[in-house]
Amino acid sequence: MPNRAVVPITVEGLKTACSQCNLQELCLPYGMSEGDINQLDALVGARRKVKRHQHLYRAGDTFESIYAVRTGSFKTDVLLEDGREQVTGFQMSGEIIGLDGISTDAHSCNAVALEDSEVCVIPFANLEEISREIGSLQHQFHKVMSREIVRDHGVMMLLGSMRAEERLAAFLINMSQRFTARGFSAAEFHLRMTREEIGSYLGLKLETVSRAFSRFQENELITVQQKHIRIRDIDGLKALLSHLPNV
Amino acid sequence: MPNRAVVPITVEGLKTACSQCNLQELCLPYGMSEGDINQLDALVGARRKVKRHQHLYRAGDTFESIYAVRTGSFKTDVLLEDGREQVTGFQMSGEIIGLDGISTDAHSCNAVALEDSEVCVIPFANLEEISREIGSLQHQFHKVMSREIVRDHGVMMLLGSMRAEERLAAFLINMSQRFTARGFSAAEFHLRMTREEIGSYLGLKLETVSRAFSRFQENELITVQQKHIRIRDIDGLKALLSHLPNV
DNA sequence: CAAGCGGGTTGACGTGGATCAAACGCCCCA
DNA sequence: TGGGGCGTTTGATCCACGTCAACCCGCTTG
Repeated sequence: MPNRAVVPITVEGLKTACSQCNLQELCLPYGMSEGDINQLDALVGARRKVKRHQHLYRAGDTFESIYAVRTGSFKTDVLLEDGREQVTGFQMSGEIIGLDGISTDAHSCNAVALEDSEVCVIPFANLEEISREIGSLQHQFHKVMSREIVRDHGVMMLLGSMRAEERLAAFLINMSQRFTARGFSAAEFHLRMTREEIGSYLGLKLETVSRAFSRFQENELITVQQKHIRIRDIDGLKALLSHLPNV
Repeated sequence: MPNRAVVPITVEGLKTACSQCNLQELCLPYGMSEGDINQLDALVGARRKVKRHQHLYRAGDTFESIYAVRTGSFKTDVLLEDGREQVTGFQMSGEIIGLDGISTDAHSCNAVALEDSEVCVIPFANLEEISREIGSLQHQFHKVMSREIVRDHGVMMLLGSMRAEERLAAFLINMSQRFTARGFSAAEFHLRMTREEIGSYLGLKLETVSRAFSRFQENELITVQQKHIRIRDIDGLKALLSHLPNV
């Protein structure tokens, strides 16, 4: 019987410690007291490395843990029977993946590494138990879930009501903000995903994404060289979102 | 100073009891033991009636409670500065509204009654406190949040990757299932929302929704009379979703 | 170093759904 | 009971984005 464990995903027995982690401010411990954070060190079971293009989990896998991205980045997607893919999100360091699995004890989407990455494995039963003791952890976890819901509503707005260039502008602004929150440049960054993945996320074809990038470059809003993006006029991008189409 | 309390939203001091409620199986108490459910009777503060077209809450309102729909139904939506609306969901009896507010302590969307309705008000601090004591409640609440995330992913799939008739078919199938779960007919029901609201939810214009309804009727999949829908061929509708466009 | 290939760009053309417009029917209210 | 208005249907036309196709670029691999 073919064994999925053959693929080189390594589960490292490393003891991990939220209290030592520089991603505290972005992750589950956010807003907790120093004392409470120390109690979290029992929470994270292990780290796990996931190589580029490998699955962290697949739709249908039984759900046991959620994951905090330590390094690298991921996409999550859902597939239709006929092969159509919808990318539901891109996740960067400090962000939580796997919340989709709680509802049915099985994951409902796929999580794939966009680059060589590492996650903290958080056994969910463990999290529920500890959060029954630490109210601030409980509350922060609820905020993380709620934030995911609000984010999804934003994507629904984007997919349901915006035109192509508005969608791409919203995407770039969002990426810029998230890089900023991680101490990287707000104006210059490297996209880890392909045009096709961006397109899937934004409900567009890759050609449309490419054309919109080119248009933005013509209008001196950004500079594009393959996956490298430099934002030259963030206000110009924001203006694409906030005013009436023909004003 | 104009006072919003003037509008006839009534907060009734009625003592409510999850243990007596016939929506248990759809709502937060789902899966809990009888003993645990009795403990919930302290959870729900009061009921609140909301008349058709009135807001249960608005984007920006401070968050204090989530709500369980007792009777009637709601829509939630987000608005763009220029007035564009995206309906993010329709909620029926037993379903929970307001989870968007947890993340920032303020609501990020609007909740509007589609008909005269009534909700159970669940003070959120209260819920967190009790769920620290009752593990099964904690877990069920997490499932409710996760289910919302999974549902949102489904809508993203729909908005990002499906064509108009597929979207409407998915919508009708979903409505049918939810009516069934509530003991109503799977084949015949009354839509409480307008074509425009359906369109906003599905990322389509109302004319497109109307035309798709007419097409379904021509093809003998359904019968439409205004808001009254009768499903004549559920498998035909499902087939619209699951096969390749040109097979 | 050449060949192959995945990813990206660009152009020409087609089309699904948007837009604009008219008319209808149900329902509420005077 | 009759008028008005909102919601809906339907038709004609338009256009943003999809589709198809060619080509380019940078990397990998033999």
